[in-house]
Amino acid sequence: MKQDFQQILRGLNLKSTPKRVVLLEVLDDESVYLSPEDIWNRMKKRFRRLGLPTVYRNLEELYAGGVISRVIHPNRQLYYYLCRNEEHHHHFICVSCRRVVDVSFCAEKELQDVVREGIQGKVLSHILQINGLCRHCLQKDGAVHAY
Amino acid sequence: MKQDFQQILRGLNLKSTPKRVVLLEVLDDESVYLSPEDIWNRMKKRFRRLGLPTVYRNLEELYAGGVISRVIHPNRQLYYYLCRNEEHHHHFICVSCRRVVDVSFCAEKELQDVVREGIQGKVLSHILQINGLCRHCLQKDGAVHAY
DNA sequence: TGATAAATAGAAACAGTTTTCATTTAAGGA
DNA sequence: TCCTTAAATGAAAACTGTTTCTATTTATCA
Repeated sequence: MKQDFQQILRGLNLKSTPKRVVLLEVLDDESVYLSPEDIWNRMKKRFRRLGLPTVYRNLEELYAGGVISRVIHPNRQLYYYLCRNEEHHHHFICVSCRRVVDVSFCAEKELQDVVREGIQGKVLSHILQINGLCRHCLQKDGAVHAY
Repeated sequence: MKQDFQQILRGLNLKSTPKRVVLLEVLDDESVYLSPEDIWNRMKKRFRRLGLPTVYRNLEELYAGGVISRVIHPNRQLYYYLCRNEEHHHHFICVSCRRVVDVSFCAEKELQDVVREGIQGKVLSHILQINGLCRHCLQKDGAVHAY
């Protein structure tokens, strides 16, 4: 586990520091999306001193390295971070409880076709994110948290 | 045309001010996405005094009213705004020249199915955005602008 | 034309993020 | 194990984009 994280960090040519390992642990523990500050707060329980810039720096590096993934807030220009990112997939995010569920559906091929044929352009990346209410929040209807 | 914009504004219970009309004109003139500041700069050519907050307020109102649409920058947490938003569709954006092309393809039905069956949740909205290179930028390869 | 509510400018506040730089720490070699 | 070096970090400050506040201006409608 911890071993695992060390290997991941080595793989990115990043030193295996306690803070990086804990950052990965924090993300791995959660099934909801977390803001940089959320992550900072959780990590601070484990370190006497921890700067927010450290969190930002590491999120950036780990995201760039493809180890973690992120979603964009449904109606604010903010990123939220998620646990590990295995292979290409998209996310259903519950706008009420922040839960994230991986979605295997991906229209990549169709998008490629549409762009190649209709626009004669080339796809570099795509964002597909589904915002909605998860099963649990649907049941306690009305009790939907603001987001 | 200008008449048209007035009607749109009335339809949203917004007063038809010169600045709102010019904002819509500016967006309508462009086939590229514009940041709030881009829009401000273009609008300033027409007004001696124009505050950036006015641009933000109006973008927000018009977006909320469904009159304009926006995209998220492919790798920064920033919104960019686009000309009018007719009916539901998605955008191909060229990361080099910022050109935007409407894409009619939409996997809405599939998404609904996946979420209903796989997650037992409900879709409220979805983001589908294709980032890539348009035909023109593909041709002048190598000359791709930073973004 | 006048009254009223909405819209605006300008300044300031704000939130989230990034930079800077001095200090600390991990990793690899003696 | 100790030393060296480059990388990582903390703290403060800077920065960027956005929003709030308040007094003034303006569109709308009677």
